[in-house]
Amino acid sequence: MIGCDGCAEWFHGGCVGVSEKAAKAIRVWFCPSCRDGDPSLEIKYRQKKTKASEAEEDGSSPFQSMSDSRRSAQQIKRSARMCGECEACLRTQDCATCDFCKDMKKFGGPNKIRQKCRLRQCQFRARMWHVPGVEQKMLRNKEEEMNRRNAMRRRERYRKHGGDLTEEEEEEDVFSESEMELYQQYKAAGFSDLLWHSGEEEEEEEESLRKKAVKVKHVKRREKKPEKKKSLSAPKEEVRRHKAKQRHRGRVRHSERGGGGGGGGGGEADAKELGSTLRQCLGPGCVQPARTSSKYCSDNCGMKLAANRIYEIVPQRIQQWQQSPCVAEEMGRRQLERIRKEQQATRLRLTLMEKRFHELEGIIANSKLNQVQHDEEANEGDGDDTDLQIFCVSCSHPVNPKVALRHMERCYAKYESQTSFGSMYPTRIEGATRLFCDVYNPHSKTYCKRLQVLCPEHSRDPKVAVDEVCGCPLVKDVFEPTGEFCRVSKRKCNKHYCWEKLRRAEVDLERVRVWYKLDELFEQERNLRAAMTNRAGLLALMLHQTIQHDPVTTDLRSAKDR
DNA sequence: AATAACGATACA
DNA sequence: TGTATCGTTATT
Repeated sequence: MIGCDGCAEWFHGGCVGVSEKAAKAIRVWFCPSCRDGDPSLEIKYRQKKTKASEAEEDGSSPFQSMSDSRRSAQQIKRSARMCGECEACLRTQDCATCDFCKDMKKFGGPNKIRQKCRLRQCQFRARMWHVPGVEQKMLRNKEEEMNRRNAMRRRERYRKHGGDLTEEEEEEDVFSESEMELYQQYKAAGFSDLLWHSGEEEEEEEESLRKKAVKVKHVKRREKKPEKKKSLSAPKEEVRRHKAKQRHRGRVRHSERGGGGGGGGGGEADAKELGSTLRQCLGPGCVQPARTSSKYCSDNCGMKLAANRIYEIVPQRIQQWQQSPCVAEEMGRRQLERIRKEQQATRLRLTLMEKRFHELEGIIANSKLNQVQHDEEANEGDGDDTDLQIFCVSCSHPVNPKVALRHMERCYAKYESQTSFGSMYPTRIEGATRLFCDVYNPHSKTYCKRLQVLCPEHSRDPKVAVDEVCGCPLVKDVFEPTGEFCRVSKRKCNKHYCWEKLRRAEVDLERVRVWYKLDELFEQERNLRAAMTNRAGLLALMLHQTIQHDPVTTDLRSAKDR
């Protein structure tokens, strides 16, 4: 598609006989209908690059960005983000110190942000990368001003030379494109003829331009809207309203006078008017003058008025509030009930788990009483699978299946103990025995949050005595205990390696879960209670009100829903 | 709303 | 194919 520089409409290249390649060489293009309307319109082409300008581009320093070299001496590229005229656009070197520069590969950065140097971000058109603290909108006005002045200068020359531009001017044509753009904006605003063809009455023209500046902004902001305003009265209306607004502002914010420019006269008179009037304190019955930048003569008066307000408003609001049943309150109550029930169930589960904990300790203690049975050990010993191998899940070493459990347990402990897993706070659960490791690490100022029974970082598995028995309760069909215990020597039993630890961990983990659940329920209850107590509080009543539009049907739910 | 991240694109 | 930088989206 190619855009007409006259009417700003877009045309399909194929339909107007402009190929993509041909379009590249075109700088200014007018559609057939525009050309029919005004035969003086001419399609202008980009000039070809000369050898001389190419030579000029060489010898760039590492600080010089690509676009600098791209930018030939006489022409700086204008784009959506570059006005091509401001200090930033003219700048050729990256500062190497701003965050964007530091991000660049050439300065050893990770190239994540990918934006050009802060100092080279266009003052007018860059997105939000401009130097902090400078208002973009004001800059936009400034740009418009700049464009306007440039356009004027150009028109002046245009008139002197008469007719078309001279060859020389075409060469150093820095402004032509900006002018073109401006022209389009004016055209879009419905002012095209005035601007380019008038030759007399400079002042009147300036005046009309000033008005247009406002309109241009207006159009710019809505450029996405397809339809264009055609009437001429509309922009004038806009200008008038704009001015009225400013006058109004000037009256209200008298303390901020002298801020933004472009306001026009009238401000001084306003100030005098204000200076002569002292305002009366708004305190109830008070006849003192108000303090400057306050509505009251004293804090006391302000408080009095506030109190009066409360007395005035709140009783009425309470009445309003009581007119309809509070659905939220009802739901809250039901929620609370549910939470209570869940809490009860969780507590029950907790006592159950504590019981399990003690049971397990009992079983473990009991199992220790057994004696090592030597003949069984012999049975364990055979099974000629020496060449079978499985791979450790942690270190991937091949190990014999008989010792695999033992190896993996140790291997895992080795790696696990190299990392820490902690929080800033020690565990404070009342009435719970042996849950978290909670060893303090002064280096990281954290408390270890692994289960104590399986924290390889802070506790070693106890050394096993020579005559100690394995003692793992034997089971039938996985779950059914047989009442028997494994009576192999603990050091030699590969089947039940660390069985106490794993069983304890199982129980402890479940206990932790129950505690978490309990904690969560407490939190829910707390939030719910807070919400319920805050409901219809003084502040809420002052701030909000419920209007009963239909006092007859207060509750739209059926009895069943409730 | 500001900022960070990142795919997309123009251009050499 | 690599660089510069844009526009959009995600994150803070």
